[in-house]
Amino acid sequence: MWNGAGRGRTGLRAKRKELLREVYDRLMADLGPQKWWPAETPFEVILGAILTQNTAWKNAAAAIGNLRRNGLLSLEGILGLGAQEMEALIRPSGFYRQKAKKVKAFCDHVGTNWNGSIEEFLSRDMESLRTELLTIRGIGRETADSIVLYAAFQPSFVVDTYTYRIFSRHGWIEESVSYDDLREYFMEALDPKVQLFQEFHALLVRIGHLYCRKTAFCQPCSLRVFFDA
DNA sequence: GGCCAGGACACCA
DNA sequence: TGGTGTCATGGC
Repeated sequence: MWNGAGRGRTGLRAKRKELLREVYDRLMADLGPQKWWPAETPFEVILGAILTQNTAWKNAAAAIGNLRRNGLLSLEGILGLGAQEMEALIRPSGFYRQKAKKVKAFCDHVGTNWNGSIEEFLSRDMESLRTELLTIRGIGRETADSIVLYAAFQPSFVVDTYTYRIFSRHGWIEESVSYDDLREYFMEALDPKVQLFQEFHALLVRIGHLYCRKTAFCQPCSLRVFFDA
């Protein structure tokens, strides 16, 4: 699956652990703590996770700002909105018609199955929460893991485009690796600590923003640049 | 004007 | 199971 698969499993895990520790330490030394996620409540984290899908955070933040200014940053507020009103408010986030349906689907789910309680919905074991999130239309693996990690504070590693891009460009994983395999790659090697998972993911996104664009000087990405320095 | 951004899903072979 | 098209605004 990933490179180095010929080694013994124990040795491979130790090697991976060593690599991830080195990457994390260097990123942290270079960039410092990122202190994600920029949201005030778990519900806001969830909205952000949906609205930022394939979208720059700034645009998602603009949509959340619209909801906040109208006093609609709550399950009840969202459920009381018509489809067109919702679309107009979240328009800056892009894909606004689809995202309006996704946000509504999530709120409907919690309203129907959890009596509208976000707190109760989030308060249980990690796998149960993750599995249920994945049954909701519009919530895929990355969004589910973001919600588990940043809203429920459970250690589910979030794999995103930058994680994949950086690790495949360094030859640490195969390009064909799946989301779940890459998630397992991290979760087998790292201590299951929420803060560690949050910071690692945030640092990878940060370094991605800074140096790992698809164009220009991104190959090799800056991670390799400062590794070689 | 073109490329890209903190994806998910339907559809097809 | 894997590849491809679609959704769409805003910044650079």
